[in-house]
Amino acid sequence: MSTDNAIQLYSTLSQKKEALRTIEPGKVRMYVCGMTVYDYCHLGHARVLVAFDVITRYLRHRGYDVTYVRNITDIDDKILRRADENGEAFDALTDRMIDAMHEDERALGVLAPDDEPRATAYIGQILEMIQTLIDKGYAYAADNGDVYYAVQKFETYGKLSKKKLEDLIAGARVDVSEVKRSPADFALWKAAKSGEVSWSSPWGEGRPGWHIECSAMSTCCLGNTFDIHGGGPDLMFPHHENEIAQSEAATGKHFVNYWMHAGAVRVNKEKMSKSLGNFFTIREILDKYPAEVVRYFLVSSHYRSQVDYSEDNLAEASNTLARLYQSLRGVVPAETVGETEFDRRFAEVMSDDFNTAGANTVLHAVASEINRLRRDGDDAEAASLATVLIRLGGVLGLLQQDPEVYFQAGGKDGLSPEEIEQQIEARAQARRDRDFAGADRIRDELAEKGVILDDSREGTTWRRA
RNA sequence: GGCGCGGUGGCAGAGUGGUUAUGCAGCGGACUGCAACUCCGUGUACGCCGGUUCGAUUCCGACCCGCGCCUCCA
Repeated sequence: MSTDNAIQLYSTLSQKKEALRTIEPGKVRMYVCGMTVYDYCHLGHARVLVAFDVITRYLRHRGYDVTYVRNITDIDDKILRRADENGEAFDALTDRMIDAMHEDERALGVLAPDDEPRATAYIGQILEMIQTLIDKGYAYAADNGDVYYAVQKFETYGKLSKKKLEDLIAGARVDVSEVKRSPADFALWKAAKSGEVSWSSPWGEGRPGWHIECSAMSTCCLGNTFDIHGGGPDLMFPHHENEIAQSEAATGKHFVNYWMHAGAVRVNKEKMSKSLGNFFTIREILDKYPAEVVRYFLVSSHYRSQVDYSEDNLAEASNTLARLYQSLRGVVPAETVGETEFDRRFAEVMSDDFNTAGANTVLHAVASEINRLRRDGDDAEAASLATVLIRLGGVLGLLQQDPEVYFQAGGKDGLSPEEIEQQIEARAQARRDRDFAGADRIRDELAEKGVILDDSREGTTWRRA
């Protein structure tokens, strides 16, 4: 691995780490496939959201001017079906889900993308791209009003997912449709059934296929060629493969320099999927764990690795994050602190394909050092390192809360901070009176309600378990 | 069947051709009235079999096992 400052990132296309060379010096143009807004976001979405949020934060930390575009798919079969089931207009459903998505993002500390294009706002550009593809001979209109992409016309089809076209065509699972010329062809435009939401086009009333919107929006927002394109692991094929075919055929230009894919989320060692019924929405999880714990859980392993969601793993994340916040408790961070050895170590591991697990180790090293300094009474140096810890944590989207606020959040115990303070004072009096049985009784009672007391020379602080 | 990824100590999870992270849990000690927090100490783990090498968990090959995609899915 290079020891210079270049950021190395793994590209799915080349299947290896490559040094990041941006098209424009100092600028990164990145597009990430976002949500289809027919339901609440689940943990898998959170994984992608957090992964690319950290990537964006680190690139900016390193001085890059990042333009981060993440689309919203707000028209599609699933949306229409769900809206129909709910008896609501499709856009009422999507508006609701977009609001919910934004709430979830904010809770998880995910920064808003710079642009969040919606498919329905790009119908004109989508139609233009489809027309171009037809004009260039890459697409054809079927008799029923659908328009398809003729996959065999695109010579390098399969280069991203390493699939051979013959295998795909031979595969029995590919939808065989009479209107398609080849089983592997995919829809660019879908003719509307009667009563469905539709837009007019040269091929009749209809709506865009799933893949074309991302080609249209990404090239419109970022140009024919841009730096990074990301998404969830299951988007590699067919979605991203199709995007490449569409975009490169339409523009005649190389589409994307680096393809990045996050790892999958499993639940109790099983694939999380709708059919297994074991998927968790972000809001369900946030009901059980603080958002920062969920984020910490996600960030403590590498973005490309598979993670397993379980009670035990989240509980461990909670304990581990608490250790970091403990080191910050009662420390007033220094105003300004220059680059330290910890910053350098952090940059070194993060530059290696955004190794957040390695970065996490650096965070713990800083916390340990802070604890030692505090033990030795070197408060000034501890204050400096607290600033470093908060700074580095910030690059991962962590440790930005006041420690006391972090520890005292929750409050399902029915106790107000004032009541707890009163109890603490009562216990302090009992201790002064050498009434340790009485003092312990108060502490035990609070503990039963999930309030834990920590004594120190400066006094007693409390936190919620 | 095709393509891809991975098997690291009780668990989570990085990494490296030789000095064997980090965290959680456990154990011992310090601190404490007792705890909690914190600190110190403590665990020679790298699926299996060959090969290359002075030396492999790390490179190469075979094997076993797990996972993902190939179908809407982040």
